[in-house]
Amino acid sequence: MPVLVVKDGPGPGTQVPSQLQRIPIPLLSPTSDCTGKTVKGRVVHKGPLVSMGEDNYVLKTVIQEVDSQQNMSLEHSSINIILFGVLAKDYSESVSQGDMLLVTGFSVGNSPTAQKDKLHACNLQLAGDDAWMYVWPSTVSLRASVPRKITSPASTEVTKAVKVVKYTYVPLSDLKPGVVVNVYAVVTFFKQPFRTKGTDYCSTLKITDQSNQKVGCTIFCDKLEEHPKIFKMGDIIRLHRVKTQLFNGAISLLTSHGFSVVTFDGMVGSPVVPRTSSESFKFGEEDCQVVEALRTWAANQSLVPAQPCVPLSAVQPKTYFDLTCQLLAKAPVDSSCTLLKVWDGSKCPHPLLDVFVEPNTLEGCPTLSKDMANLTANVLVYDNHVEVARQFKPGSYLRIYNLHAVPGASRLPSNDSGQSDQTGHLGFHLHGGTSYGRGLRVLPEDSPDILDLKKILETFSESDINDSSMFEVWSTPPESFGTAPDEIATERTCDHTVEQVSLAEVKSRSPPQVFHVQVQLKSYQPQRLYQSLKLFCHKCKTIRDVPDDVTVEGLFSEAQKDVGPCNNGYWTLVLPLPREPPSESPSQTLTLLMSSQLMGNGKAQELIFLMGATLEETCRIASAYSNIVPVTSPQGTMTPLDLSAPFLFRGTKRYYGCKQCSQLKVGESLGEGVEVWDEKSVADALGVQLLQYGLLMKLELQDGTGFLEALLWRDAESFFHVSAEDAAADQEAQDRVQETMDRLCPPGSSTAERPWMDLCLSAYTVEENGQRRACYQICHTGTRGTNPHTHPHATPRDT
DNA sequence: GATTAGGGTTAG
Repeated sequence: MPVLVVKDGPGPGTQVPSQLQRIPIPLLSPTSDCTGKTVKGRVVHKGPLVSMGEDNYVLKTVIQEVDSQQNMSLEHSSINIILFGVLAKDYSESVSQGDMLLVTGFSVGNSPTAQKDKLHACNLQLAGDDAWMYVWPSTVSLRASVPRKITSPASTEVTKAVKVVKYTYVPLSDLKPGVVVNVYAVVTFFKQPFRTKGTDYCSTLKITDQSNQKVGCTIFCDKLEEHPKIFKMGDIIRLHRVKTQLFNGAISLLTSHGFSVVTFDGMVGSPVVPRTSSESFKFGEEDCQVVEALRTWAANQSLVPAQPCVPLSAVQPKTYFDLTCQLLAKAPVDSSCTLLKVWDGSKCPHPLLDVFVEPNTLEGCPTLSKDMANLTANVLVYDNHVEVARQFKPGSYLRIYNLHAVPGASRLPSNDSGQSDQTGHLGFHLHGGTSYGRGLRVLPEDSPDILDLKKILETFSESDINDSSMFEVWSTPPESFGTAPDEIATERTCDHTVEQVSLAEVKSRSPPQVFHVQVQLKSYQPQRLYQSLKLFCHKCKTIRDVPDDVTVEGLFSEAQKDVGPCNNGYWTLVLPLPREPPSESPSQTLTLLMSSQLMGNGKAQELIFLMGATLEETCRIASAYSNIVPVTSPQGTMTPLDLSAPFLFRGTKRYYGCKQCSQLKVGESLGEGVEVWDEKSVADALGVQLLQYGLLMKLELQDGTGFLEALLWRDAESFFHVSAEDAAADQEAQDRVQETMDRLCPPGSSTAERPWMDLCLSAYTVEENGQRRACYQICHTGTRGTNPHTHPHATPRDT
């Protein structure tokens, strides 16, 4: 069998052939050459074994790159693996979450769930004899009941008893001096590793557990990455092979030979993800239970002092606090001081000190706007912390512990009453030493606090910064800026001439009217551009969302239940189509149906009805035929699926019908006199009211005089030079829309950095609940691209 | 192969 359990631990039993070359997960693409290549990662998810019939199984699992750099985003370092056949069964029985896995002989495909699960855009598929897996078990004891035969790649059978290691954990109150133990505990105090006078780095901790005993713990290790990864008080720690020692009349813990440590987030309900750099640590179901028990217990104690983490918006002068932030730039000041420019997206109520450094010494690019908007905090890092800060790269996410908020030394003249430093600008000092846990570290991008911070930074708009100091800049008309607005990002294509007016003017006049304005983009919705794709019915004028793949998959599997023999005057071709790779569908036959009428004209292949297929199979078959209509047969009558699903697949394009306005007529004579089968003639033949794709966005516009919300709908396609239908099927077209928005509104940009747009605005009234209100739409305007793509598609009508 | 530190604010 091709699952190979490698000997416990990192010892010499590793038998992975040395000629295999490893590809880092983030670098995998569908075009990767996979021969002789391996992929390695930790199993972070293991799905159930799905039986597809005799000796035919499917199993989905997710592995995560272990060696990924801290700046690497989670979505690219975790990848789905689909296992087929006996391999799936074997995997199911021999691999657990937390194990290290190395695979070879795989193929790379596009992951159909990438949008949903936010993992790697590709998946790995393993089937057949060429596929091999090497497993480094993390918990051996749990698997002791399953005796395993281990087969080497050369098929020489060797049987080895798997070593059973059962760890016992001692409550902290039961510790006796002079023994080596394993413990599980909650961290109540910690220092990031610091250099000792000896050869190692030292981490100093205080920990406790349900016995309520508090124990000091000192970890010596010369490798920084082997120190516990503790991010905040309340984190859970597991220590293996620490020795007890009596010091000052109390038990303390000290690293001993073979020491290892794993840590976990301490929040109740968050995923139990071990934090370690070790590939050979052991971790299983029992560990999850211990971690969760400790979390629950700790949640009811007051172990952690009042929240030391404070955003810049809540910082009090002269206090010490922990700051979670993003590094914008850094610069060495002198041998014992480094400047870090950071922000956390919140605005400090106190003016922030600016620290001037020579521009050529600055690494990274702080934008001036963040300084002007009082968003950039200048952190001076001293002495022992300089060495740590040297490793940081701008863009990374940091936590700085015990940061001192110091009002600036810009004392007013002494004839003032002497209290003047209170009004100084706030600077931040990370003083030398490690008292109170003083220190700093990079946090991985996937840690919960960083995900929160990223959300804030991403959705950060300039709305908070139009205070009085900024107002002058805001209300300055574009012409009077130092540089002329020579780069206008859009141009009007209307043939009327009306005078350009301000937004304030626009709002003061009543619709209907047409305006020309020159504005900047303040914000837009939706931020996820695929959500701007809509379906429009010309008949009933309704707009609906394009359903996501999960919804469509559901409709397809629902339809599979109703599959059976049917007779509609179609020539039926029951094809035991090879379901390869074996799909998740029940073992039903795939049925292709063709029109006997079309058969007579020799055009049968141009319109094919497909019954019993999954979405994925339909897509695959659609790539080979021009028109695929998925059908089902409740009560023996062939009919298209529920119209929430696409009624037609043409290549990569999907077409939808209006539920309200369609009058299905499948089964009758088909397409008399139809010359060309396209979405329109198929819709006509089936009685489907075809829905048209459109792009709908809400743009918030600004000029010096005010703000205005305007829709982009009727002329959205010509605005982006993209057809909505293409955008629905084609990532490249979607990317073009994204690129345009990024140009008009660069992520994280200030107003000053955004280009101006010449727009033609149409004002009209809509009535909602008896209330009339003015609405605005951008029309007759196109972006000036470097690369205009014009599409002759029709655009949706006014709503 | 032993040693390091053993929480409890810099002083810029």
